[in-house]
This record gives sequence, structure tokens and C-alpha cells, in this order.
Amino acid sequence: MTDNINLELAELLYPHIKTLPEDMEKRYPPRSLPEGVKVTRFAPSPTGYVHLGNIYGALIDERLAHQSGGVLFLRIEDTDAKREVEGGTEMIIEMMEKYGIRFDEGATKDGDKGDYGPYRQSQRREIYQTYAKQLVREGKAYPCFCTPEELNAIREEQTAQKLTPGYYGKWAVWRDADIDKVKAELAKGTPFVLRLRSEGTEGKSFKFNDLVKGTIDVTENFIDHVILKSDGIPDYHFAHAVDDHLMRTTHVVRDESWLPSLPFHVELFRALGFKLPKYIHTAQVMKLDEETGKKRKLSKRKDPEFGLTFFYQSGYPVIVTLEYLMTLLNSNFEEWRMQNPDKPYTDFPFSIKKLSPSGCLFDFDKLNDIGREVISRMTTDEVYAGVTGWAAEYDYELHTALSSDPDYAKAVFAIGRGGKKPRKDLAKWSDVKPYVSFFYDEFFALEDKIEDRFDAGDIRAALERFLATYDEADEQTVWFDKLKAIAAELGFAPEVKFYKQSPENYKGHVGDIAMFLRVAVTGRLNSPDLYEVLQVMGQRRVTARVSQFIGSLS
RNA sequence: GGCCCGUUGGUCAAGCGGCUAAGACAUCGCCCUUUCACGGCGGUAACAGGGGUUCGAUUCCCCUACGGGUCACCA
Repeated sequence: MTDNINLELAELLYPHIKTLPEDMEKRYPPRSLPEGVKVTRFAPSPTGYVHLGNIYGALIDERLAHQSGGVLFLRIEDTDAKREVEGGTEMIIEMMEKYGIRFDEGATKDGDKGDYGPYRQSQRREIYQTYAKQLVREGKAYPCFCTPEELNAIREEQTAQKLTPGYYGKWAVWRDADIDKVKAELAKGTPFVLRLRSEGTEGKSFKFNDLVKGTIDVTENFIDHVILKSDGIPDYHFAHAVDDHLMRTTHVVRDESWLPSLPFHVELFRALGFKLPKYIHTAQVMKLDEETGKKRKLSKRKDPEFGLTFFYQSGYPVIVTLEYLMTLLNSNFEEWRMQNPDKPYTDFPFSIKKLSPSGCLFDFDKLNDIGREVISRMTTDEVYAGVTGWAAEYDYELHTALSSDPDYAKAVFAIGRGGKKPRKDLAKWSDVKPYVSFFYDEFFALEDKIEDRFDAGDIRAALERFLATYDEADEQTVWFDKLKAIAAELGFAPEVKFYKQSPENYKGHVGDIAMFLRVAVTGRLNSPDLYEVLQVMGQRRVTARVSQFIGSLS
């Protein structure tokens, strides 16, 4: 009897659905993949820019799939038209491509790729409703005609009574509603949502195994949650169950903030007769909130500086961001990286077991350190390509300067590069301009001053003598011997150690002479090796700079 | 508030019943050095608290505290 009512109700609710779950099973058969191969997915909703947390998860998905020889697909969770952002999907696809996350199937800019689509949830309505209809037939789901106002009233009442808020028990007014009442609402055209008829008991708990958290205690779901919204589109929960089943996902990687809804997912999978995938609930990347001084989850709305575009715009090479995330993901990555400085990060044996169950604070110091490390290992050409590529988009002035004379720019980047102990001045491409500015007349400025304790006459004399004797063809030792000679002539110690032995006998030492020259040429007290700098700049530039500086002395 | 997760130095973290409790970043000092950077050496700095279990707990159990998350027709 009840069975017949349910069959009738199913037809009433979804008359247009003619397909059955069996049809879907046939259309999306289990993948024929060897044992142990993983199928994962990156499933963002197109609600804005791509966030660091997104790529954090996507990287896990990618490594798991491709390291096992499996499949990674991109599924767009666009079930909420209200929150969808124009071009959001394209932005995601572009960013993922930029960050080297390669999808084997899923949504692409030119439609879908793969046999388990559509990969945009908004296009899977018939599939969801097929299962929804079946649940109604089996008496596992029912329509609810409550208005948002009514639901709010229920919630308020429950809160006032200090009860668990939610649609359950006596509050679930449509759970066992008479079929005639339902028909009446349907006839009036009242919008309705579909709810799962929960079998759970409040307070009853069970164990669940998560691949990151281990065995956790969860309490049974007992709330009749919505599974299809009034527009006939599912919410996250139902879509997750249906899609990850039909797309044959083996491992679901998601943020730990999903943990509280896990009990409902477990119930949903059971109601649908689906096998549960493995779950990997990852800890969150946090930041220190400046206002409260406390840690908190990265927020898309409040922390635009954690949007991927921010890192990109700031000039962090993609690989730097990825390597930093790898160190957060598997802490032994750093050790491996030291032993394998030249291998791609994809050679690293990524492990689920090493994923930390506790959240971490994003650390810019560490990111910068990795940036310096990575860039210092690049060749001159790689650096040149990286910087100009970045500058073309974000620093027109720099781009113009660098590309006006690529050989000169490369000579600049070659200073202190290569060998066992390369310089580590650059953590990101935006560090380049301040680092190289003095090589370019258009950026050059006197940034530092020579200390007052030095006599202007001595400085002038030293620089004039330098001009008189400088020859860019000189070997470094010859060049430095000339500086020593100038030092001696002016009463400065030609060797630093002489000066240290008896400072009272000298005005300074040869290092100070070099310092005069450094300030004159670079405008700074600090620079890379002065001889190399002079070599790169060439006699003409050097002479012009020094002359100009002498002129400014009086 | 209910429920869930977490808690080793400032940060990321090794550890998986017996260790002088690794390492990296940051920080400080020294050395190298014509400046800077690199590099080398060294220092400061941690098992949230209280109960158990045990011959022995950072490690296992319980409680408390703190931190985080979550309680929608959003994902």
C-alpha cells in the first residue's frame, strides 16, 4: 500500500524522468583500472578567484591520481546560480593550467572531455533526478513545501528551546504528510524541495576511517536534509554522492570543514546503494588574523592576498608556490629536495600518510626562502625568461628595460649565478627591479650615502685616480692592485689587515676606496661583487657614473 | 551552545613506550670576506595542564584548558 503511494508520488513529482538508476549504471560503468590506481577529482564551484587553499587540495588530487597512474578530472560544482561569478569556470581552468595541474578529463574551455560527463553539475539535472525519483519510490525521500520563513520560525523556536536546530522529528512537518495534502500543494504549484528521510538517531555515534584523521568518532545524522533544491538542482551533498559514484571517484580529497556533514554523506551513499569512496579530509591552511591576533581559516572574501593571482602578480614563480605547498603537504619533501636538487617535484614519492592532521599557518618567510633557493638554481636564461614573462604583464617599465638589451640583462643575471654557492638575492620576480635597478640609467638613483667621517677631498681624489687608471680589460687582481695603489697614495691602508693592526696610522683601508667606487657606480653601499658589476656595465657606463658622482661632490 | 577535529620551539615539523626530543625557516653570535649575498660553525628556543595505565610516558586512556571548524533550498 505504502509502496504504491510512493510510486504514485514519484510520478507526481518527476513525471518527466523516464530513466532509472540502472540506465545510469550502464552509461557510466566502473572504470577498468588496475588495483590500487586512484581516481580523484578537483571540484570547485565557480564563485570567484582561485584561492591558495584550492591549489593545496588540487595538488593532492593531482599527485594521488598521477602518481598511481590513475585519473584526475575537473568537475564544476555550479549548482548555485546565485553565487556563480561570470567567467568563474574559465578562470579556474586557466589557473589550474598555469599551475601545472593537468586534468585527464572534465570541463575544459571547449566543452567536456571524457566519458563520465557532463562535468558541470548544472548539466546533470536528469541524472540527479533519476536517483531522486528512485529514492521517492523507495520511500527514502519526500517533498517538503515549507517556505524559508517557516523554516526560520522552526529554527528560532528550536534555538529558544535550546534544541538542536534542524528539520527532524516533530519539526519535520512534511515527513509523513498525507498524499492528498501533497497533491493539493502540487496542484497549487507550490515550490518544494526534496528531503532525505533520515533513519538516524540523535546522539548515536559510530566510527569512521579517514585517511588523514584516522579513526574518528562521528554522530549519526538524524536531520532530513534537503537533497534537491526547489529549482530541481541538487545541493552539494546529493551531487557529491551521485557524481562521485557515477564518475567512479576512488578518493575524495576535501577540506576538513566537510567533516561535520560526513554523517549525512554516509547515510546518503547507503540510501542510494553506493559504495563509499575513501575520504581524505585535509587540515586547513590558516593565517594570523591581524585584528584578533588569532589563527583562522583562509577566507576567500577576507583574504584576497591568498588568491592565486596575488602570488602570481607578486612574481612568485609557479614552481615556488608549488614547492612550498609540497613542503606543507609532506614535510619530508624538503629533505628529498636537498638530496635531489634537480629532479622535478613530481618525482617525489608523495604520501597520504605524511599529510598532517593539524592545520598550519601560512609562512611567507618560508615561501621566500624556497623562492630564493629555486631561483638561485635556475640558469641565466631561465631567470631572464621568467622575469621578462612576469614583467610583460606586471611591470612594463622593467620589461622595456630588460628586453631592450637581452644580452646585457642576462649578463646582469649571470653575476654570482651557477656553481656551488650561488647568490640568493631573488625570492620572486618583483625583487628583480630593486636588485638590478642601478644597472639601468633610467632606474639609477643615489640610494646610500658615504659616511661623513670620510673627507670629501679624499673621495674625489680616489675616484679621479680611479678614472685615470681604470681599464676594463684588466684582470681582477690587476684591477684591485690599482685600488690598493690609490689607497696607499691617499693614506689609506692597502690591506685591511694593516688597518686593523694600527688604525691610527690610516684614514681607512682599501675596502673604503672600493666603497667610494661602489657608491659612485651603484648608488649603494651594498652590491654584488664590484669587479663583476664593472665588467658587466662596461667602461663607458662606469666612467659616466663616476664622473657624474664626482660632479655631485662639490 | 551542540557536534567534530586539533595541540612538540616564533613558524613548518620529525618522533610512533626508554632519545642529551631531529631537521628546515626565522632570530642571535662568531668565522670567511674590499660591501652585500653565499657558505661554514655555534647559540636562544618546544612536548598546553592535571589525572591515570606502565618498571618507564612526548608517545596509550580520561578530564580540563586553549585553538580551529561546523550547525542553509552555499559549496
